[in-house]
Amino acid sequence: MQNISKEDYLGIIYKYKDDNEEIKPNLIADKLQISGAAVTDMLKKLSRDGHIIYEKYKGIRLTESGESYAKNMVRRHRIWEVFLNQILGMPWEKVHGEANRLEHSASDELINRLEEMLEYPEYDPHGDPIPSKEGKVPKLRKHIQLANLKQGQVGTVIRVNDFDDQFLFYISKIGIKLREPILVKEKRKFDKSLQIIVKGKPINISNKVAENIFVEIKKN
Amino acid sequence: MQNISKEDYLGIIYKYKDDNEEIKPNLIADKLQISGAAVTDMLKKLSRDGHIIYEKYKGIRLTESGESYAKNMVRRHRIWEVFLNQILGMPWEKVHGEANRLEHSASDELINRLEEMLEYPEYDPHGDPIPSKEGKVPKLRKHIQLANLKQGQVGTVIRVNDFDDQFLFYISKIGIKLREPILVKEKRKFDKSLQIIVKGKPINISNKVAENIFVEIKKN
DNA sequence: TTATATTTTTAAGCTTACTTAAATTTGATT
DNA sequence: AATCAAATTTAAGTAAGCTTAAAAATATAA
Repeated sequence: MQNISKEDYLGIIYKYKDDNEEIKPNLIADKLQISGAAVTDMLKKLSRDGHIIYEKYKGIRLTESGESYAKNMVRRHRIWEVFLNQILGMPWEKVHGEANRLEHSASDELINRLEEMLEYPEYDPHGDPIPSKEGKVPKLRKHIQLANLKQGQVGTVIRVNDFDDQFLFYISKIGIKLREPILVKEKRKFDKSLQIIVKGKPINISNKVAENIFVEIKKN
Repeated sequence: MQNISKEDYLGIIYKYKDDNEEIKPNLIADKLQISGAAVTDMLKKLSRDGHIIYEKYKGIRLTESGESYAKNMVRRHRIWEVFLNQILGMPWEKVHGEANRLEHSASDELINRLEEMLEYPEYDPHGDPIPSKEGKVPKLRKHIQLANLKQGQVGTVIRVNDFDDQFLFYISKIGIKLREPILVKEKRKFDKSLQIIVKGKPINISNKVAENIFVEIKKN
């Protein structure tokens, strides 16, 4: 019950490397709601322990050891999410926070049993891929931000960012979920907001919202 | 993710008060595998925070706040145990350690959902009662240590102490489980060991083993 | 009852993971 | 290229939860 913080750091580094955002200390500080100084501190320790390659003022890279550690954390997190959502019926916006705590406190054996019970899911409830025991990561189908669809195009939701509970609650309230088709009716240049059609109903969403929803394109 | 240690202390104090063993600092030190000094330290903090009444060299008593906190921890622990055992098929001897970690990291809401899924179990896999949300503790039927049965008497297992994984593994291997009838065939004065019949098979067990198995008496 | 053993507490110190404030480096803008 | 803002690091300090060693209180046993 010791490495909670380290596991959090590694998980974030891995996750945001995936998204091709650059991993800067500030990002970590922001996600974990701690000071930048604390991050510098921990980066030194992670480097000392061989989990990352780190040079002052330069970027952060996972070593092989760090990557497999981190990947396992992400795996744990996402398997818990599937369990909470599918078996216990916990809503989208609550799943992430709960899994954040659980991910540190199950044995690998328990995680494997859960995975088996869930019949080896490949994606979590937000559409993020679940690394296998062996570290294989299922591929995501080609997808783009909803914000990048052109007027008149239809996309099917493949993934949403779980960056904020209110965001998830909101989009779920307006009927957006995985596999849901969305038509972009109108795009407004002045504030980048868009009007979309979900389940036949027109809805206005901000650019920020549209940037965090990822869709597969259906040619029309 | 903060009060892990405090929660452990309170849980132990509550649990061993239940068994009517006296709660002494040493007991806690022993259960948590830490030094006596660490216990003194924490007892002061728990007292400062209003969870226990504590005077140096005197006993330890839970306050109302401490008791409800502790009871909730025991509740969490035991609900996880039922889940692990019944839903995931995890064996007796592994359940306790796993639950020890999980108990700290689920929201009350998740615990309640689990409880619902399990159809409000009253006892955990070792036969210990599970406090309800409201703090009610199911009564145990009258029971005595297997060691106290007289020669020729039959008892039905109602509870076993989960004090040691090897112990649990051992008794489970020789066929002892909840609701299993056991006949005491022979009691030996010189070392207090006994011969019992489980599922028709004669087995020799030590007094220590027999003290940690609790049975309901069947008159014969 | 007094000596001895055991338990508990105190004292001093350590590590982890944080904080704030100040110093330094980097990057962005003109 | 110089300036300024933002990001990062250093420095100093804190709280939690441990440790070991020594002191004090309590329990046991002759």
